Parts: sequence; C-alpha cells; structure tokens
Amino acid sequence: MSKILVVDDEKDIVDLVSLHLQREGHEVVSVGNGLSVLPAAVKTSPDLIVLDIMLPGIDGVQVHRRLRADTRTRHIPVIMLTARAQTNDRIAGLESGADDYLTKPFSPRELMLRIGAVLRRSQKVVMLAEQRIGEFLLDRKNMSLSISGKLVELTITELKLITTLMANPDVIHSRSELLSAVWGYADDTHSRTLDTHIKRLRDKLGDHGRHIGTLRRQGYFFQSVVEEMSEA
Amino acid sequence: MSKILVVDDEKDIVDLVSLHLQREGHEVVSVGNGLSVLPAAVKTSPDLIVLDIMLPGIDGVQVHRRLRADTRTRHIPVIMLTARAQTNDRIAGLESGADDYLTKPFSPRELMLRIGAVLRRSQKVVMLAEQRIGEFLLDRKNMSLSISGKLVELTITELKLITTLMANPDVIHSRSELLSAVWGYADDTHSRTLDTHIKRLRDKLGDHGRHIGTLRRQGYFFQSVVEEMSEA
DNA sequence: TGAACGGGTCACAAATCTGTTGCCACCTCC
DNA sequence: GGAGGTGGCAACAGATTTGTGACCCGTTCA
Repeated sequence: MSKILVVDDEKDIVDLVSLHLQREGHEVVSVGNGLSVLPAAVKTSPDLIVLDIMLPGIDGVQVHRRLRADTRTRHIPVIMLTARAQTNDRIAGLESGADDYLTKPFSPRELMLRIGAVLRRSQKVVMLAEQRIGEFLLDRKNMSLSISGKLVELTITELKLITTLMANPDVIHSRSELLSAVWGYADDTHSRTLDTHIKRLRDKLGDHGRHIGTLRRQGYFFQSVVEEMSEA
Repeated sequence: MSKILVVDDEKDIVDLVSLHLQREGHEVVSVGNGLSVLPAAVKTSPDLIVLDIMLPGIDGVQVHRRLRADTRTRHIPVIMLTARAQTNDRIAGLESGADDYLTKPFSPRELMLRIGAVLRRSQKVVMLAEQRIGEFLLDRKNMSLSISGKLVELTITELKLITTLMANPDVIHSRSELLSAVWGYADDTHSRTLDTHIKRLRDKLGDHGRHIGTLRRQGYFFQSVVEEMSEA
C-alpha cells in the first residue's frame, strides 16, 4: 500500500525487513549506503524511510539531517535503527528528529507495528472527486460546479465559498468560520464582504440560490432540500 | 456503506430485502406507496432505489418517470421489481429506463448481486485531498498550492493548469488537452494563450518553475524531479 | 541556406473580480 | 415606539486577471 525506502548496509537486514514489508503489501526500495539515500528518496519519493544509524561512509544521523534539509524530502517520516550500544544522549538526539526509532536487535514484528503507526499518522486523506447534493454537483477535480448538468461559472471566491458550505450541508457556518476558510482572515472584519459574496453567489445560482440559507446572528448554510415551489 | 430506498407495499418483502441489505452494511429507508417515493428520495437522497412495479395508487413506472423528471433524483439508479406475469413489452419498456430489473419471485441473493453491480457502477470516485510531489503540495480542499510549506498565490486559471499537469506528473499533456481541460475549448485555438499562462505560472513558481517542462510539438508536463543546481 | 513552424516573452487593453461604503429594511429587545 | 444590531443590496473604483497581437529566436526540414 505504501512505498518504503529501507537503508542498511547489511543485506540480511534489508532482506528481512523487505520480506515482512512486502508481506504486508508495501512496496520496498532499498539502498545500501548513506550517500545514495537522498537521491533515492528524491527519485522515488517514498512514504517512509527506515534508516540504519550505522552506515559505511556517512552515518545515519548525517543522512537524516540532509533529508531534513531538502524541501523535497523534508516531509518524509523516518524510523531509525540504532545499535543498543549507542550512548543515551545520541538516542536523545535521534528522538528529536526521527519519527520513531528501534534498537537492534529488533523483532520484525515490532518494526512492522511501528511502521504501521507512523504510516497511519501520516495517512493520506481522501475526498470525493465529485460531491452531489440534490441537483448540485461539485467537481473538485475540475474545480467547477454544475446544477442539473449545467455548468455554473463561478469565481474562485464564490467557488471556495460554496465548497465550504457544501462540505457540511445543513450545518450553520458562522461568519468568522467562512471568513477564515475562504479569505484566511483571522479576525472578524465586520464589513459587508461576506454578505456581498453570498449575494453574488445566490444571484449566479438563480432559482437555486434558495439553497443558501441565512440564519440571523448564526451564519449561513447550504440547505440540501428546499421546499418545492414555482418550478414552472 | 450505501443508502438504499426500498419501495414495496408488501411489508414481508420490505423486511426481507432490508434484512439482507443491512447484513451487507447498507442503510435502508423504506416507503410503502408510490406517492411517497419522490419526496422520500428528495429528502434522503439514497444511492439506489429498489422499486416494486406493483404499487397501490400509482404504479412503479409512473413513479420512475417522476424520479427521472426531477433534477434532484434524476441521477439515482433504480432497480425495478416486476411480477413474472407482466407482458414482455412492459419489461422492454423498463429496460430502457431502469438500471436493472428482477422478476418476482426473486432470490434475495440475486437481488443483492444486482444491487452490488449497480452500486459498483455508480461508485464514487475518491481522490487525495492533498497531493504531494516533491516540495509541491496541492491542497484540493482549500484549492491552493504551496511549495515547501509556503503558499503560492495563483489565479484560478493557473491553478487549473498546474492541477491538470500535476494530476499526471512526468506525462506529456498536449496543448489541445490542456486547452480543453482548463479552458474547455473544443478546438485548438493556436493563439498564445496557453504559452502565456505557462509563462506566468513558471514566473510565480520562481526557481521551481523548472518543474514545468516543455516538449516541443508534444506539449507540457510536470517534472517530478528536477536536477539539482543553483540552490544557493 | 532559408522558409516555415513552434514556442517564449512582452505589452496592452478589455473584462472581470473584489472589497468597501453607504443606505435600507427588518428584527430584537428595551 | 425607538435604539441598536444584523444582513441585503447597489454602486463604485481599484486591482487583478485574461486573451491577443507583435516580435523574437531556435529548430526543423526542404
């Protein structure tokens, strides 16, 4: 399910770890020396790096530092493998940087558990590519809204606004919440900005503008069901 | 997993079907007469409707027609339950409109299979809320792009452009493809529009603009890995 | 070698978008 | 009834965005 880069100079360890990872459905890339880690990480962009601290040439801490220094690899979580003999302060140093660490010799089972935990922590959030509420169809892929199959031309602000409202239909979104979500405003500027955009949005939606409701002193909301009336 | 509206006037059938559906993890809403179907469908917006053709008052075909006439329910797939006694031409009529149909008496197992098939067909497409390629982080939820954690202010056109390119990194997107995806142009207007926007995008990305590559006579592409150079 | 082509770049004007201000209507609470 | 608060609405001006035309240069191909 995930792509994992394993870094160790001992082939036995690489094979052991790879075997277990593959058994759990992960894709494994491996590297046997410290200098190749950064290029490999950049090229394959793994979801996680398992990094032995004892490496020929350049040690794991240095490698880790380099990974953190490069914007292209900064975000990749790292699990360190340390020898039990290491002094405590070194381990402390690791703790601050690495997402987790394990002392050798370790049980594959424990490594797998920790890997699972780290991956879960950095799990990807999925969302619906298309969100449908009644006749409204929000296409997040193309960043467009259509009603009954007809594309509605919205500006980026209007799009963000209705996207925010549609994310939780029938739930009140306070002014400050919307101001923050759409405009990034921290403080509640009590100007007419929000009203105006709501008005513009309603106008563009035409008859369907009724789906955007106001709750005085509370905020605005997207009404998933609107009582039928002059459809004629 | 899905919400299913079951329409039948025979309580036994509703219970039987509900039981099996719930056993498969679906949420069931049921209605016993034809007139309540449209309002119920509008209110609950189910993922699928199982509709008996024999209903008191108004028959299933009429109900189906009404569902198709309303933009709020038009998209909901319908599986019809017909009596074996129905004439063939009526079944033919159903075939054109309903997504599937079953003749009574039916085995619950068969109904479940068909329901599974229809649901699978209309399965929702999920996408990553955040897409990361190297230092680029595309946040589809907030419709924004950041590089190394720093927000890049893009116009909607530029955003659509880079979103399209990033959707398939390292793959060439032809001019007409981009023109179609971003501008909705059907014909390849050979103006300088696309170039200009590519240029503007590159400029805004600054040093990272090198990630957008040109392949003469082929198109443009998002390059996931760019050879390191003057990072200084 | 030179014409044709494809893309990069610039400048510009039109179109569009956006936040604000001012005003009004309505509601709520004294 | 009146004051204060809240949101709807219109208008406006500044800012931004957008497409296009002109020009250039490198590549390709005859």
